[in-house]
Amino acid sequence: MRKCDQCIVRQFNSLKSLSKEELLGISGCKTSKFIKKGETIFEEGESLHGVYCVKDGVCKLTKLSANGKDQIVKLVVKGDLLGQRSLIVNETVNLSAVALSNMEVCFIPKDEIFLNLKNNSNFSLDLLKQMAHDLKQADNVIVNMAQKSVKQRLAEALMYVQSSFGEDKDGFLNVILSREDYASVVGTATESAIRVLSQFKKEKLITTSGKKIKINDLEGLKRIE
Amino acid sequence: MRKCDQCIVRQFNSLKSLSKEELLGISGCKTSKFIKKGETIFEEGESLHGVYCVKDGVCKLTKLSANGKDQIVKLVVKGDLLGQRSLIVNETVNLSAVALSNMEVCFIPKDEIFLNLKNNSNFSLDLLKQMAHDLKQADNVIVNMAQKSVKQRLAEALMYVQSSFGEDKDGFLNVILSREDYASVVGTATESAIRVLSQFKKEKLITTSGKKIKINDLEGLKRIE
DNA sequence: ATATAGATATGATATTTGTCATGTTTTGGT
DNA sequence: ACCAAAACATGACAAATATCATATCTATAT
Repeated sequence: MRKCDQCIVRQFNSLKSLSKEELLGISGCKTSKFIKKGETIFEEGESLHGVYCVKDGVCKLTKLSANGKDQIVKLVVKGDLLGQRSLIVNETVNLSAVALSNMEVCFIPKDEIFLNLKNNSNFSLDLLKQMAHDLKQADNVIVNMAQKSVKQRLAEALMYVQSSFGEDKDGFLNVILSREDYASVVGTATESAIRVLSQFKKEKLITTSGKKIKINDLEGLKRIE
Repeated sequence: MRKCDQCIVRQFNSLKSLSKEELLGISGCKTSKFIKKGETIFEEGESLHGVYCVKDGVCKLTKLSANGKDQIVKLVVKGDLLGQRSLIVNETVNLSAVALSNMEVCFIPKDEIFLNLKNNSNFSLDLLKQMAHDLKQADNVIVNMAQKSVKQRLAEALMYVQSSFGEDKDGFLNVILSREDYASVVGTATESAIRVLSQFKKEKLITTSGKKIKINDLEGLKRIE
C-alpha cells in the first residue's frame, strides 16, 4: 500500500494542507479500491462513512429526477474528493457516483477526516474553499441551464470535457461519454443531443469516430447561439 | 447601535457559533445599513471587503446571462449571510444582490471574519455546513432546471416562496415578486410565466390580487406535471 | 386626483425541443 | 469471427416555449 504523502493526487485536493504526520494517519486507515467502468461507487440516499479520493479515472455524479431521467450534475476528475459534502452535513448522499472509466480510489474513514478538521484549520479552510468553488460552478450551471439553448449547452459541455480532461494524441477527447451521457449533462432528450452533435459534424465543428469526439473548431463552438 | 450578542438573527446563521467575546469584536467593527426596495447591495464582479448579515427584509441573488437576461439563483431571507462565498475564495462576487423589500443589513469586515475562522473551529465548521447545504440546494436546482417543465418549476417556485417566507394574515405570500422575477427564478420568458400563472388561476390553484399571490391548493400545485 | 410609465394580460405565430417509430452501426461477449 | 444487444442516427410529428404585437391594468409621483 502506497503512502499518502507520496501520492501526487493529493496536490489537487484539500489533503494537500495536511502535515506529514496527519497524512501518515490517513495512510494507516485508508483502503484502496479498484472500480470498473460502469460500476456504481455510491448511490443517492446511501449514507457514507468516509470520503473517496480519486487516484485515477473519471466518474459522473448524477441525480435521478422525478421524470425518471438521470441528470449528470458534475464530472469528477483524478484528484477530486467524493462525498465530502454529505460527510460534513452528516446527511445521506445527494448524488450517485458512477465510474465512466476504470478507476482507482482511496477510501478515507469519516473519523479521520473530522479529526483533521478539528485540529488543522488550514485543512478546514481548504475544504471550505473547495466547497465555495463548487458552489460557484453550480450557480453558473443553473444560469446556463435556465438561459441557454440545448445547442449552446452541448457546445459548452464539449468544451468543458476538453478543458477538464484533455485530448489524446489524435486530438480526440480523453473522456468518452455516450450520447445519452451528453444528453444527461445538458438536460435534454438523447435524440436531441444526437441531432445537435450531427449538426456540429455537418458544420465541421467536430469530428467523430465511433464514440470518440474531436473538437475541430473551438472558436466556432464558442460562437454557437 | 445594537450589540450582536443580543441580535436574534444570529441564531439563523454561522455567527451562532461565536463566543460572547468574539461577538463583541464584531459588534465593535460592524456597520448597519438600510437598503431600499430595488436598490443593489452589490453587483457581479465587484470585490467585497466583508459579509452582510441580513437583519430584516429579502433580496434576490441574480446573475446576468450572455443573452442579456437576469437569472435569479437564490432568494435570501432574514438571517442569511451575503457574500461569504466570495470572501472565502477571495474572488470578486459571482452574483448580484438586489433588495426585494426594504432591508436592514449589518456589514462585517473581512478581517474580522477571517480572525474568527482561524481561531474558532466551530465557526468554520458551521460555515462549511452552510456552504455544503447551499451546494446541495444548488445541485437540486440544476436537476429541476434541466428536467422539469416551466409549469412544474413555477409551481415549485411558488411553494418555495411560501415555505421560505410564509404568508400574511389573508394567506397571500409575504414576499412579493413581479411576474418578471418569477420568470427569472424559473428561467423562462416573462410572458410564459404570466401565462402559466393565469392558467393556475383558472384551475383555482392560486388567487391573485394585484401582484399578491395566494396559494389555494398546495396539493394541486404539487401534482403539476 | 390624475397622468403615465411600467407591469400584467392575451392572441398569433415562430422556433425549439420532445416523442415515437424505425433503420443502421458499433460494441462486447463467446 | 460472429451474433445479439446496445448505441447511434434520422424522419415525422407533437408539445412546449419564445417572440412579437397590442391591449389593459395599476402603482406612484406630482
